[in-house]
Amino acid sequence: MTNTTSAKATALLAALKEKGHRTTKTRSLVISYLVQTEHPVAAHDLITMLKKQGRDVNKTTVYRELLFLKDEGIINEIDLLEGQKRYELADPHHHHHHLVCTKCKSIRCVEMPNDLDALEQRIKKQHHFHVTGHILEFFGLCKKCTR
Amino acid sequence: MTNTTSAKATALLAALKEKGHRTTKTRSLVISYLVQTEHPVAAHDLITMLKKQGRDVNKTTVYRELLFLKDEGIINEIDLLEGQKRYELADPHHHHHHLVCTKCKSIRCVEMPNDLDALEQRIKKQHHFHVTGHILEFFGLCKKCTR
DNA sequence: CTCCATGCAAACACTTTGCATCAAG
DNA sequence: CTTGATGCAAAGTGTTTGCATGGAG
Repeated sequence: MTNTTSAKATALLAALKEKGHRTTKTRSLVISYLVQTEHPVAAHDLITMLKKQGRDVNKTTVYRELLFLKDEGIINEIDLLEGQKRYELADPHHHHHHLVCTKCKSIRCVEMPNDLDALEQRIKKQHHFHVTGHILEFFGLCKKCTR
Repeated sequence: MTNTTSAKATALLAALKEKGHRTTKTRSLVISYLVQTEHPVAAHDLITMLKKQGRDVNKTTVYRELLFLKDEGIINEIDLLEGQKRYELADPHHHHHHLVCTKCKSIRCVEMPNDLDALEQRIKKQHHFHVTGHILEFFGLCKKCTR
């Protein structure tokens, strides 16, 4: 959890600025964090992270920032049946799903490009339903919890 | 939405009774409804249904009944990113997923047996993660909303 | 100086809990 | 009667809103 702003984070901030949005301390930290975190985070995680970085932000700000980033298409909202939402960087080039361990609650990402293309084609033909997206999450036991 | 209790509902109630659980009016109605409803229902839907049937139950009762049926393995809980949970009969012989229309919010079930078996095998080999279940929901536009 | 961004308190929606009462078996 | 089922009120949890203030550009 370093303070350094990656090239990717910088680019995202620049793009937002271009659109007239401001580069706040909180916004930079949130984006930097999301860029370098490999698993989806909850609002609560961000509040904790910001506190650690010395920013005592209000939860409202965090929720609003997440809403903002979602509307900007920068992050995706996902739900892993935990009673809270999680967010992760929207990265179309790294389409992935999650392995959720039902014992230790760990979340791990797995990339599987084009995994459901065939299925979606079938759905379109059979049900005349135009699929624009899907959620696919696996539940089970992780490596550690299996032994 | 008839009042008749199907054979399946009767069997489920009998099995519960066998285990020492009681056959209440509310329980029969909830089970009957879940058996004959083809799409997942929210707690709110059940309360409405019960009111229509002349049972002015408290929401607490409904939530407790759903928890009970879930613990008994009779129903499954699912989440379609709506901010509320939905429940449907747990039927291993009719493994299915949902097509959620992002425009009219309709939910439709599609059966696709063994759809992800290959994928789950791959996950086990590559990540040593033992998959016990998954959720797969498709979002997009239904037949009506496409035109 | 102009707006976007923020803090605070309060409201919200959905769900859960404690405790006294009711009713199925 | 016994104990599971229920009602009611209140609390809990995650999230959102209204409004006044603060700060980036």
